[in-house]
Amino acid sequence: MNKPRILLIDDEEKIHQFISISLTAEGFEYLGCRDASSGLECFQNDKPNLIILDLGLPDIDGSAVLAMIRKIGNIPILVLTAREQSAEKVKLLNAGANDYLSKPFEIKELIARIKVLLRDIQYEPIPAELHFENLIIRTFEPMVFIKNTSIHLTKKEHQLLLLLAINPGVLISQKKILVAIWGEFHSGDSHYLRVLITHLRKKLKDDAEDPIYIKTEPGIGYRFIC
Amino acid sequence: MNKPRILLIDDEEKIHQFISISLTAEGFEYLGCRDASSGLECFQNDKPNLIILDLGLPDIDGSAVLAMIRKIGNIPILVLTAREQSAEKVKLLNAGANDYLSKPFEIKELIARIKVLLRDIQYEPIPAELHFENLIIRTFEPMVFIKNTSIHLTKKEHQLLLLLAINPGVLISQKKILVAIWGEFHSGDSHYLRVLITHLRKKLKDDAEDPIYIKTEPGIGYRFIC
DNA sequence: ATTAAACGTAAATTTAACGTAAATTTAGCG
DNA sequence: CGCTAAATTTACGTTAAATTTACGTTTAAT
Repeated sequence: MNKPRILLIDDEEKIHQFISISLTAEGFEYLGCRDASSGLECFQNDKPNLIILDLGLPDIDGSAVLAMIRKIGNIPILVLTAREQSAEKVKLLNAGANDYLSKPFEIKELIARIKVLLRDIQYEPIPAELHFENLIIRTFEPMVFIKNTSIHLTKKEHQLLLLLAINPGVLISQKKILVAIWGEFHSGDSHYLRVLITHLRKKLKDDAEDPIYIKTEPGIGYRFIC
Repeated sequence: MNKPRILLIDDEEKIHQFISISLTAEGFEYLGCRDASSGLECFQNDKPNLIILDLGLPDIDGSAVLAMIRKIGNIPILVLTAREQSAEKVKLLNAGANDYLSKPFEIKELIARIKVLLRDIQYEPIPAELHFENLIIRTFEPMVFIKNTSIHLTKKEHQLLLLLAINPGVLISQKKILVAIWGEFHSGDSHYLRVLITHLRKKLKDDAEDPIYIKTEPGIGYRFIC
């Protein structure tokens, strides 16, 4: 496997210095950002395998960043916090953090926690393109190719297709899809999804009755068939 | 999905009391052991989905227990520790713990961490497929295979078959089945079940008179024979 | 032998879920 | 601001699943 890429979003230069050294020493690839907006950009462009996020950022509130990242993908996030309030911690974990460390912390503990997260979640980097028989799906931009003709997708259509196509043959539940794309789930929201599926199928020229790409599993979810 | 089962191994009765209350309130099933040896036994027999392990056990050293559990399976383990040494924590995480909490801790934080672990690791107590002579039953989706031809089941048919097939040879009472599938039970509801059994048998090409898969035990219930 | 209780199954009915078109609202951009 | 594309909401026809009804068959007890 490639070196896991780890993105540190923190405004303290000292933290960057000593974390980057330890990370590279441990065989990780280090990426660094000093504020939330460039951190989000880096997340989109460089596809890190894990994010270390400081909550006390200058531009955007850390928990907002957390929510934004969670909306896009399920990358493991380790939060650094100065506060030692237990209620705060609970909020963080519920908001989507996978773990946290209070400053000051020991670098060894940070490394250990990173390893645990990478081990448990078995995060695998996603290739730039997914190739299937007649279909190519770009993962960085909402575009697909069918027999070499390009088709533009909307952001949501793209997210949906990726979610399904990354797990070819696997049945993905409606709930999972709703959470992945809309961030939350209220029972009865599945009509959003039905419409989105229709739009996507239309663009892919897929027939719901006799699908080549997206198969409905009634009462449960959808499945990408290849 | 079934309630996640959580095993607490700790020698303090008070801890058991207030953790068990919170766990059940949060929809988990609580299992409790007071020492390491019975904890290990419970782990083997009851297949919990997560273990909360206190390090200060009377009989065996906690980290030895940790290692033993790790040897058998990759169930998430949350360690409780009185010590606050960072070096100790690192050792724990490297030894196979997925997370830890120092006593005293807030119960809310414990619950939050449990949820994160269960969410991330997506621990599946049941294997993805149950294999029998000529029959393969998918557990995540309503599909079975008989001699490599796939057969689609409805949700209820699938639930019923799983309930029976997870306990091969065991007689399951009608009442148990009704409760498991419909959530409640009113005497005289068994005709629902008879119809469902018929549907299922038809799809499995099973003959009620001379069954290969589902045997009727008149007056009591049904039994999966393999 | 007759009867009652329990079962199996076919068919009818009701309910839930899906797919799609069209209308409306929201968001991004010059 | 005004335009365009995207996202959401509404509405409705269609299909599949679940439930209900009805009835014939087996089994075991009187």
